[in-house]
Amino acid sequence: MPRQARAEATVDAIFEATIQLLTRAGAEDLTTTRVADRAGVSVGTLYQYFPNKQALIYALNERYLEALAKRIEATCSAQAGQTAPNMLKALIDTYWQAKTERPEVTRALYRSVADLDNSALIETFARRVDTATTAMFASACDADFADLASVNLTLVTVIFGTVRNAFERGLDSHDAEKLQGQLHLMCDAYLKALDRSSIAQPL
Amino acid sequence: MPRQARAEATVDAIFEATIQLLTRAGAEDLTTTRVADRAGVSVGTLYQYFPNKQALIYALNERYLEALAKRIEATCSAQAGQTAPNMLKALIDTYWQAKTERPEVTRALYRSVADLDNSALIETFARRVDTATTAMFASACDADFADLASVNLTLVTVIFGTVRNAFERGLDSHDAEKLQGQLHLMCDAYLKALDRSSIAQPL
DNA sequence: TTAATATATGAAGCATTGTTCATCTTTTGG
DNA sequence: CCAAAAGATGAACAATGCTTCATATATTAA
Repeated sequence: MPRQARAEATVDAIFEATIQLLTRAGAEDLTTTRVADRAGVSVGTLYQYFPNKQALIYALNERYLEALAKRIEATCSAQAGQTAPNMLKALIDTYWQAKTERPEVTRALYRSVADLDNSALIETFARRVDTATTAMFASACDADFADLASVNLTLVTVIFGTVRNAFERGLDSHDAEKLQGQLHLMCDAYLKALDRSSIAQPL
Repeated sequence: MPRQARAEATVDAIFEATIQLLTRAGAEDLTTTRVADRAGVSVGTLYQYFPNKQALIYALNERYLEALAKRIEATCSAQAGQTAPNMLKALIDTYWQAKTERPEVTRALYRSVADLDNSALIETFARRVDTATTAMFASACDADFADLASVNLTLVTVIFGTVRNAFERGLDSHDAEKLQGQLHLMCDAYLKALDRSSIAQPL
């Protein structure tokens, strides 16, 4: 762990270099030496902060998921007490934005996890998100969900999954916007359907 | 390309061995020598049919997506003329089943694509699926979609994305079933919402 | 039967890359 | 100002793994 200021700068440079190389991707793949070069440090320095290459990639993804979780939590607490449709809109927009504002980075990270056991990361992230979104939905001023856990799981999985799939298909911005609008519509329709069924009672 | 019967058997064995190793995953990663060993042939033989390691993985995914596309196309043509809700149910069930009947294989393939430019594969697959599902939805006996392309894109992306995300989160079978049911509900609600809006006119 | 073709072999070459360590420089605290 | 700790260096090592090729075996067709 870094103690001095320059050490922290070094670690940041290494992370940045890793993302850059991961983004430039193409033929040349990620190499500890290449990462160090691009970061302007020597390989030895890299190994002063990361025991091995895997640890570097792991830490990178940990960082990213930490930031993403924070954003989602912020959105959720900001929406406390709002109407359910507003919450949905906020959640969809936040996630969509986070994944598409820097597409190459998102893509690079998706690929980097491949040779990594990231189940622990995913689980931690999922738990944080579930906690935040569940609390948000529970506070909705216009709905009272009989099976909150089920509704939450459904919405989160559908929204996150849809965004990822849209991403993977490489939709152009026109189709992407259209899809985003339809996703809003769909989630709202789902809520209304719940209202009308015996599963949920409106207040 | 294989000309004699034994050659075909060899290629099959190589594919099978690749999947086995990819599944066993864990620490030891995919090696041309290991693949050949497990397939009961020599490395040289492997290189008689695949110019390099990438080509092997590419071909494996091509095979898988080909089979998956066929299944979806079969479902779509079987549902021609049916009601839209029935179509949705069939499409969801088919995809869900295809992805979960052999989870390790699905997981292995998801990971194997990482070091591969599979955009061409994905695009081909997407086009085939879109053609099939669009034709199916167009034939629905109980709906006439004003913007068929949009509805189709939405449904396919949401369904496929949700399944993948559910997979990645490693839901237990209980949650998975629950989610599948809610996905049905959600897609149906979406269709009904379209009916009521000016976007689509019921027959 | 035999020549031509197809298929299979696997040791060896070659390149790449993850990792170490002895050494050097910089910073810190007293 | 100086010793001790922190940080940085990069050539060298070791291992691994992709790929080739000269050779051998099996199949086919005439």
